[in-house]
Formats: sequence, structure tokens, C-alpha cells
Amino acid sequence: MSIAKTYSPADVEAKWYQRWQEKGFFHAKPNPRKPAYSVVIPPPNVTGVLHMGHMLNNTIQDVLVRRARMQGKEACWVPGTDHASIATEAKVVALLQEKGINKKDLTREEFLTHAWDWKEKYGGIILEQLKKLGASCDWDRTRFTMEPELTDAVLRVFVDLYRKGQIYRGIRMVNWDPKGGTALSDEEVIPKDTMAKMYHLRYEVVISEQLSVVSAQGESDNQQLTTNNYLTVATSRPETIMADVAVAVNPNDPRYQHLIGQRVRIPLLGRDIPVISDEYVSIDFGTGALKVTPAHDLNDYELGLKHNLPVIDILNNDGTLNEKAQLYVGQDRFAARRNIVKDLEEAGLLDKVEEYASVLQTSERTGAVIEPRLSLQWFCKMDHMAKKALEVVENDEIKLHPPKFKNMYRAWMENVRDWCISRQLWWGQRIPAYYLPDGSFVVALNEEEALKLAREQSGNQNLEASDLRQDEDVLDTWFSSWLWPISVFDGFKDPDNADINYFYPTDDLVTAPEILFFWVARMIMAGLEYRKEVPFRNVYLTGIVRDAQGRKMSKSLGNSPDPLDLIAQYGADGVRTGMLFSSPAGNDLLYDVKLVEQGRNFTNKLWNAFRLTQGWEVDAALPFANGKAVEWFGAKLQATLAELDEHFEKFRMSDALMTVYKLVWDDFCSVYLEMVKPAYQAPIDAETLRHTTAYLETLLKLLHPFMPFITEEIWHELAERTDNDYLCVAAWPKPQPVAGATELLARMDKALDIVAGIRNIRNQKGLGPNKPLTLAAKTDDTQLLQDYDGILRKLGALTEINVVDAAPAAAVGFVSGGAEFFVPLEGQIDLGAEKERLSKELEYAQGFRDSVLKKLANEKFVQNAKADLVERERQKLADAEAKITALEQSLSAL
RNA sequence: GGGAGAUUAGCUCAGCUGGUUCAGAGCAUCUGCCUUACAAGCAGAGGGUCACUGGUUCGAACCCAGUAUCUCCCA
Repeated sequence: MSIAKTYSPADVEAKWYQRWQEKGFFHAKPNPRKPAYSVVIPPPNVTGVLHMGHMLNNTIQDVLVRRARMQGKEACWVPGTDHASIATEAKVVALLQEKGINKKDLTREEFLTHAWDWKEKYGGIILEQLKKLGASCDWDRTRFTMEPELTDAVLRVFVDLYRKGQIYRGIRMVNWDPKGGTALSDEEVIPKDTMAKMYHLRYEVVISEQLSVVSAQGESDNQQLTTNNYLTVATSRPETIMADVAVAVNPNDPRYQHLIGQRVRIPLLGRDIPVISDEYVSIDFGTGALKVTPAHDLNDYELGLKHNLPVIDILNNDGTLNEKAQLYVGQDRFAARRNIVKDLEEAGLLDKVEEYASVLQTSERTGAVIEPRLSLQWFCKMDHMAKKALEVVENDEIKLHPPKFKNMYRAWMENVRDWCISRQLWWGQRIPAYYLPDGSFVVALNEEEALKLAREQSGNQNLEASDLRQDEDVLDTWFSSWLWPISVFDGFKDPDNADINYFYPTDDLVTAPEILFFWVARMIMAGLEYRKEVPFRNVYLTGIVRDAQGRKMSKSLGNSPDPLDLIAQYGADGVRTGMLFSSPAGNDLLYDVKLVEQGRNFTNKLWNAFRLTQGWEVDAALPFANGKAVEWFGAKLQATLAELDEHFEKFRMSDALMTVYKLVWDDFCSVYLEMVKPAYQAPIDAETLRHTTAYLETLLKLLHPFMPFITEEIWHELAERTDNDYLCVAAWPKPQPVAGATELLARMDKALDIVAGIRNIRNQKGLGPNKPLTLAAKTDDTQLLQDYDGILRKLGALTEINVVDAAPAAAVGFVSGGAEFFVPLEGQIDLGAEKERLSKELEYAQGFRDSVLKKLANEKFVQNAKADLVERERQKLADAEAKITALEQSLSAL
């Protein structure tokens, strides 16, 4: 036999992947004779390299797609990448920096040239890596979110939504990096734990006539806070008092009841501001009185909106104070802080200074302390779209797997805020808004159209393109990826094209829960808005891949294996199955190398099953000797097939894999092959081989979505295949009910239970697996012994099977079903141990009987429970009694 | 602070509509085997008060209430 003893994946994987591609199996096009099945890949960042999360996510997609393809659907998996504005721009900036080039010295166009160069060079790496995993994407359809066609889609949508009044400009608090002179996303902000100072400042209460008597009824320490008609306010940022527009207290705070509605005077500055009340203020933090500075704090900003307060912005872009501050103008915020503290102290307005633990937000890029800053941004209204997008999930038009995410989704959609879609970056789709010299603007697909609109709007026919200035900002990357399921089929440019009509809505989406809102929800919105149809039917949410200790995988921890190394070491099939063994939907996957080892071992097991059947010589003269085994495995296979399909329908991928795993390893290898395997170097009969090969082929089909490479390899080794006879496109087996299957399976289980009893005795008595034994059976079911005679002899290594009326002398016994079995073992019997074992079993059986009796004696049970349930209980009772009798006899025979 | 989910064997998880003594799977562990397909293997075995406390029910891992612990999301 020339087949290697262990399977070596490296030799076959590249070969088959190339063949599949050459054959065009992954390419899909509209085909009226077939049902469509489509999946769009969550486009990985162009900056990305394959990590464990991608491996899990794409393995799941590939399993779904390959199965669909085998089911005869026109399976289309659209791959592509995402331009990832922020990440990519940061990468390019860093790369330029290494070359000594500063972004600030470049024009927009120059910078973009560098960025495109970078994208061309590195942007496709991850897709190449996916091929190593076996991903059966339709590579002819590879898209990129910033390619011209998709950019066109983005701009069209922007213009359209703007014209529908869904897009507007508004004020928003951003993370401002005063050193870098740019806004940062939340992801670029690093929180640092620090000790900060809390300054207690005195705001003089402005006494008005109406107030005079009511005050000062609080407790002693409360009085302290307002003594001498001062309200003490605690703040960590005293330099911002010039931007104060109110002081807020909690309406339930007894200390300040009398001050609500009154006015206080800002220290040093002398401007009067109102005291307002809001539940937001926490009573125990600081002094319970909060200064409200809408321009420089997000929460204050919202408070300001709620209470209709003005906004005073006292900071310049570089973090220095502007004229609106009136004091310390031109000083840096930190210098101003030092100075104002000194001045407050001298004026006797600084009550005290406390230290407290706080979190300082700093810039990832410059290290500067982030300044929350109001800025003019573009927004997309969410309320209307969110409502519809919630509906389709609520009514299960789109199903989330697992369904627990529905709650999360609902919570978010009900509290959704308008979407800030502008970013102060260059890499991305530039916002198609054009400003006129008078500061007004028009929104248009291109400059030409913009000029036309601008002339109309201004009434000035002399306007020229050069008078218009396009918005400097680009759109949020999600503003292109939310169109992905439509734009990859060119559904915006050509809304009625054959591809989109055929493949949209897509079927399944596989992604991570973290982007359920950012991406999934918005795709649903876009789908409903532009196709009036949901973008997909099922959303499968994967977990996060963690290490064995439950920590996230990260570069800095160094706890993530390199996926390509893993594939090289364990084979793509081994890695794929390893990843799936322990990852129920929505649950995090605790990665352990043991998992891929298990996967690799499984491929090896399959390989050896194949090897075994290949080694058999056929003797055409031999009669069909394995009817029972063949019949049984046929029934088992069909039953499992139904179970497997059910798991797939419910998106239980791990369970589906485990089902096939056990079918192959336990039922096929450990049981079936052992039953039909001829003795060493003995030939096999043709009929058995034919069935066995057919079974193996069916198993290969079931395994193929999980382990595409090894199964394709064996498929071609098993037989000469015609041109397009690839497992990749073989028909997925349909479950076909086997007559009397339940009975067949139950009978074999009984026979196997007897085998287990024999093997157990071998183990206990230290007999080798091949030492010939005889079996004595005391049973009514002699038919079982006849039918399974060959199997019992082979698996039990028995030389004879005798039916007896009483236990033979000097034998070890066991009970199986309602019958007793004995293995005569001269001189090896430990009477005491035997007795103890039987007594134990008897005790258990009696307990069982008693519990059933008790149940049946309960009138309410008999009345209330379903009839068949009661009937089953009666049957149980009968079985138990038979067993007890058998055991009692055995005991007395000892 | 608000919300959601979880808690079952050493680990990761199943357990559908409450009904077999229902407590299960894989891995890990232990014992014995190099039995010519596979030691990346074979055959067996052990292991759990279903987080806790009450309640509903003829019957609860499952339903209800409370408690504890953990995770995630939002602020």
C-alpha cells in the first residue's frame, strides 16, 4: 500500500484550490434554473492581515456557502475590502513620517497618491490569505469600498438623502486634539488614569428681593456650602468658568432647594448665571452643584440643549483662550488654569482643593489632552430609518442568531442618535457639498451640477467653478459599507440589473456583535430605503476569539497565533474544524491549540478510514456477508442526515460539525468499519465494498463544507472522476427515510450493548482484546443473537455463543436489556466482587422501579399526564421488573 | 447610574413545549492495550446538590420571585 500513513495537507491544498478556481466553481451568475444563494463578506480593512477572528468568521461563511452550492443553489459569496478611512490614513501618515514627509506639507492630491500606492501594495493581502483558508469566494466579483463605482453609489446616496431632508449640518462635540489640530474618533483616544485636582469655587448668590427670608434652613454642613451667600461649585477645570452658562443642582437635593431659579455670579468674571435643577446632577459628587459649560463638555452640552442655555466657546483650535473668555486671553488652557487658581485664591474665592482619581482622555497620536469641542459636522437622521429597521427584526423578517441579540438591537434602535457622517480626513469619499462665496452651500454629485445649482440658488449667473469650494471632510467609512449588499451588485448605478435582481436580498450575513449597530443595522436601513427590501434574511453573530485564559487576542499580549502558521502546521481543514468545534453562535471562542490538534486528528482519522478501504482486495466469489451492518449504517446515516440539516437550519454550526464528527468517527470508523473489515489480508466481498465506498462518498459530501481540501482529495482518489465531477459541486445528500429505521437502530444498539459488556469484562479481567471467549446468554430474544451472530463474534472476539437456562458455573455476568449474559472464566472469578457488583445493579434497578411505581400510583399523574407518557411509564415498569428478576436469579446462582 | 444576558462535569458547551433514573456531548483525566487503517490511535472507566433561597405544580435544570457572582452594551 503506497498511501501515506498520515495525511499531509500541504501537498494537496494549493492544488485543489487552484483547480476549483480554474473550473470556475466559485463564480456565480444569475441562473433562472437555480435558486440563488448569496453572502456578502464583511469587508476586512485594507490595513488588515488575517487574524483569528477572520478565520472563524470566514470559515463559517465558507461552510454555509459550500453547503448551499452543493444543495444546487447558485452560490455567490462576494469578497472585497473596506477603505477604513481612519486606520488607513493613520498608517499612510506614519509611513510618510518614516520617510521624513509630513502630511501637512502635502496637498490633498499628493497625499491621496501616496494613499492609493499604499492600498495597491498592501490592500489585497488579506484576500490572498483567505484563499489559504479555502474560502470559496467569487473572486471575479471582488470589490473595494472606495473604487469609482462604489464611490459613485456613496455620493448618489448622500445627495439623495440630503434632498430628502435626511442629511443636515449640525453642531457636535468631537474629540479635539489641540496639538494635532484635528478631530479624533473615539478609537483614537486613549484614556489614562490619573489623579486630578478638584477645585471648590465660590459663586456669589445674587440676592433678589423675593428670596430674602426663605433660605438657610439646612443642616450645619450644608450651610457651610452656602455660607455668606456663596454657592460652592466643584470643578476640575477652573479655567472654563468664563464659559459657564448655569449652575445645576439636583432637584431632590435639600441643600439647594432655595437656590433653584436664583442667579449666581461667576467668580472674577462677575457675569450672572441661573441656577437650574436637573436629575442628571449627582448629589454626592463634588459639592452637588455643577457648573454648566456647554461648549467644553459633552454632558453639559446636552444639559444646555435641554434647558435652552446659550453656548460660549472660549477656546481656539490650538487650546489657547480666545476673546470670549475675556480673561487670560491668548494663554494656553493649562497656563490659564494655573493663573486663575492663583487669582481665585487671592480673591478668597477658592474654598479648597481636593485630589481625586479621574480618567484623562489623551490623543493616541500626539499624546495631548483631548479637548471636547463643538464643531460643525454632517449628520444623517436616524429616527425614521431606525424605526423601520427595528420592525423587520422584531417581526423576524431578519433573524438574528442567536436571538438574544434582538434585545440589544432593540435597545439601541429605540435610543438611536443621529449619525455623524463627516470625518476630518482625506482618505475617503469627499463630502459633495460646495460652498459659495457667501457661505451658503449646495449639494451635488459633481462640480458641474454644483455650479448649476449654485447659480440658481444665488441668482448669480456669473459664478464660476473656481468660486466654489468643496467641503474638506470625507464621509465616515460606514457610510460606504452600509450600502455594501446593494453596491456590490451595482444596485445604485443600475437598480434593475440582472445581478441585483437575482442575488438581492442576500441570504446570510456572518459578522461580529460589536458592529451589529454600526454596520448591520445601517445596512438594514439602507436596504429598506433603497431596495424596499431587507438586505439579508439571517444574521449569524460570531463571538470574539480569546486565548485560553479568556483574554482578547492582541498584538501587545502576543497571545495570538499566526493563522497562516497554523494552517501550515495543522492544515486548513484541521484549523477550520478546530475553530468550529467550540464556538456556538454568539459565544466567545476560547482558543486553545488543542482545538486545532483535534481538527488535525480528525482529518487524519478520515484519511485512515480511506486508507483502510483502499487496501481491500475484492473476491468476486464471496457472498455478501455484511447485510446487517450495511443496513444499520444506512439507517444511521439517514437519521443523522436529518439531524444535520436541522442543525444547519438553526445555524448551529458547532453542533452540525459535532454531529458529522461522531457519525464519521464513532459510527463509521469504530463500529461499521470494524464490523465489515475482513481479517488481515483476507479479501472482501464485492457487495460490501460497494456499499462501504458509497457510504464513504456520502460522508465526504457531508464533511466537505467543513473540510474542503481533504475531502476533495479522497474523492478523487476513490475513483476516476470525469471532467467536472468534483466534490465541490457534488449534490448534497437528501435525507431519505429508511423503512423500519427506528427498529434497526434499536436492535443494533442492543447488540452493541452486549459487545460493550464483553469488552468491559475483558478490561476488568485484564484479558487482551483478542483472547477468544465464549458467551452464554440467558435471554428470550434469541432472534437478536441469531441476527447479529457474526457481529457479536467479530466485535466481541467470541468463538461461540450459547443460549442457556441458568448461569454457568464460574462465569462473569452482565445484564443487557432484560437479559443476562455470562462469560465463563475458569479460575478468574472473585465471588465477593461479583456479588457486590450485582447487588449494586439490583439496588439501582429497584430504585428505578420504585420511582416508576410511585409515579404510577399517583392518581393525579395518571389523570393529568398524556396517555402515551403513562403508557411509557408502564413499559418502563415491566422492563424494570424483568431486569430485577434476572439480577436476583444471577445473585442466587452465585 | 440604566439595560441585556449568563451561572449545568476539571474546561468549552447542549439540554426544544416542565414528563424515561434526565442529568448529556466534546475535550481533559484515570486504567489497560504498539490488537498490521490510524498511538494524531484502540477498548473501557470515573466525574455534577444543574449558583443560592423560597414559590407554583402530581412532577422543576426548565416556569415565577428574591439573593449572589460574572460578562457585555449604553451613559
